[in-house]
Amino acid sequence: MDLFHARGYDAVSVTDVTEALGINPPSFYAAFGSKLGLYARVLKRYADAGAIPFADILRPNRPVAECLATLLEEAARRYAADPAAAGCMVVESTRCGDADARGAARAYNLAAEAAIRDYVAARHPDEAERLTDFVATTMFGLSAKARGGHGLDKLLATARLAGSAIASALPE
Amino acid sequence: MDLFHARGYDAVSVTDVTEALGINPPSFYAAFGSKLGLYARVLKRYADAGAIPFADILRPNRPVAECLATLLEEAARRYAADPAAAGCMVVESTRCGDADARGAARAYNLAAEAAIRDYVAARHPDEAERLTDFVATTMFGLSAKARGGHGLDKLLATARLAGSAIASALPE
DNA sequence: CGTTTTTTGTACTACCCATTATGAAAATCG
DNA sequence: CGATTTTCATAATGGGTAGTACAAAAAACG
Repeated sequence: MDLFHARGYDAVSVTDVTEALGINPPSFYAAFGSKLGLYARVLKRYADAGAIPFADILRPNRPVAECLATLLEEAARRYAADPAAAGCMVVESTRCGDADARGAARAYNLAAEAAIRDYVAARHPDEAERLTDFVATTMFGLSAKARGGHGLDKLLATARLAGSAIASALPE
Repeated sequence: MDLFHARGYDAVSVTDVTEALGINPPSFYAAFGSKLGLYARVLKRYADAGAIPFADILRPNRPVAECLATLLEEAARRYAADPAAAGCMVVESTRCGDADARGAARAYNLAAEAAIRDYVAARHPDEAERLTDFVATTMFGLSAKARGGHGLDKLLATARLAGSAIASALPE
């Protein structure tokens, strides 16, 4: 998982994985079936444990704008947490070269966006689409910039500025 | 150029180029030296002609916030203009697998960000860093989303929302 | 028209990739 | 202890990559 997060699906070869794990190719294929098979498991594990806890952040009893801003700040924090594996593994993988891996990542990404959209729609139905697109776009940008070298301070400043746009679009 | 813009440096093989041009590998290498050599020329051509005209948009006689918002809207328009080659070629190439091609793209990207930073700093020096990061991050997000399928309408709505954040951060 | 130079096509090299066939070692079981 | 099964390491297979060697055809030139 660390390997894939750090370098992306395309740049990690099966040889890289077998060497990191201290096993040989046949053992790898016996255990995971294929490179894609391992990646599916890695994505699942990441979504379950390493990714942003949407449910904890998107609270029904707090202002929507506040929670969305918190979401972006949390994204900034997580994307910058490990400089060797910057950005969001799911977001980054939605643009990888392998069609199957890309599709798997997109499924997780779509689910996350749906969660945001549903959360906003519950109280601001006619703003759900626009705000979801904005938040998602900002998260893509944050992940890309994290990968490009932006540290926590820069990411956080950007996230907060984006959060202010949400606040002004969603007067409580 | 269309090939590289549509599929990215990594996904375009020399064979793809030679077939598209109707030439053979030796002619290709005689003309361009290497895949990277061609790409350097393509990037230059793109920056000179196909990319966003920063100088035309960042006007010293108009409000900074207004021009930055226009910049983001123009980005949205260009990134969505050709669905087969969505996003910004420079931005997308800053995350490609080949280190040299990535470095070349990053140089253009850094120059663009420097232009934004200098423009903002002339009138709002203590906001230049933060706003440049925000604009650049948003552009990365817009490019990624364009590539992911967002059309002009969605991109434009996101760009305008981001623009509103700039306006409120930069009271004239 | 003949020679020389330039262009071009075929075929190849060397390498890296994901994946698997084969045979040896090790562990389990009777 | 011996037979069977499972595990594992080496080495290969087929396909894709960027980049070239070489020879044939075409063009330029005297």
